[in-house]
Amino acid sequence: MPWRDHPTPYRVWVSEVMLQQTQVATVIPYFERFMARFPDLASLAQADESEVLALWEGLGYYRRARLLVAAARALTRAGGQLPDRYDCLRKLPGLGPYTAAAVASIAFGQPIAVVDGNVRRVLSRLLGAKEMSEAQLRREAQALLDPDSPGDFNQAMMELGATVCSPKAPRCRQCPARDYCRARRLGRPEAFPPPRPRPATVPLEEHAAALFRRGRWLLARRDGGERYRGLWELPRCRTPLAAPLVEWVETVLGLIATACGESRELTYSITHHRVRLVVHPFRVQSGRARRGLYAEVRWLAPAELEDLPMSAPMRRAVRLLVGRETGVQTSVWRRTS
DNA sequence: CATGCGTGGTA
DNA sequence: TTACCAAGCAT
Repeated sequence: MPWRDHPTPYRVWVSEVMLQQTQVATVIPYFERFMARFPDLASLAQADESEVLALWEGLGYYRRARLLVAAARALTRAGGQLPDRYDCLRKLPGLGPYTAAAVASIAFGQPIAVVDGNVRRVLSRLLGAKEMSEAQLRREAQALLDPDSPGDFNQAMMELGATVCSPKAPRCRQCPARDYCRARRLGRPEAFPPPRPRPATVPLEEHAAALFRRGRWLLARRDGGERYRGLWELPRCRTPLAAPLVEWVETVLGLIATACGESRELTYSITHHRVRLVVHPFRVQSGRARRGLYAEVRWLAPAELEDLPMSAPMRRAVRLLVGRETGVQTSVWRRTS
């Protein structure tokens, strides 16, 4: 892992934020690109949020990227360095109990145990305890911690969970703790800890307008709400419309347009939603685009679309749309019924 | 304290 | 194909 080779506080911090709910293999290429563009705290503090989001594109949980910039700016105002104490780190945006403990121990050698999903699972199995409170987990992890190498110990616990003490099929024969693991002695170590109930998947339907005029497409930057804030998309209306979509284009976006070609759809998942996204192509005759509920709208040539941060599904939609326009038909698109 | 936030890999 | 899962956090 590149952040282990040169574990400066800044690199440890960025890597730990990227690793929140994200696997190591996914993070590595993002981390390398991020460090090439923003090698230190000062460069990140001066960054455009949009450029940081563009580097984050595809990594998910985009709020992390916005909080990272916010924290960098706050730190720069306060002296330009990451604090070495857990309590001070914990106050920064985007640093919760896990990340503050990880940075304190890995970057600064502070004797603070981390508790993440891996540590929860490892401790639950070692102790043969199915229901452990956060406070219990915290105490047990802290009691086990090697105070001489807290960073290495914490990473070793997480790596044990990620590579050997895995959720479904733990490799107990390879485990260095196999002789004193209670869950193994009890049998069925994979039953520890009990799985949390998940919310049911909710189907959603969304409609987006692909508005084309003089070689450019209309893109909009999301403003309110939490999901995808700051990312660009084809203007989207949430609810199935009573009025034809062309009326929504006129009244909300201020554009006179005519439908051109068939609507196309793709599906994607986000948290516990299953979304069917229908894209309706339009040719715009006249009008000046209004931003509606968006922070900003822009007419963009195909080449310019690449630089804007978008969600993964919206990137798919745009790539296929532009590809279709240039004659590169893709089979992922399906005709709507 | 329950809920929502993204995505890609895997069984 | 679907469901589950992963180095959590903010609200």
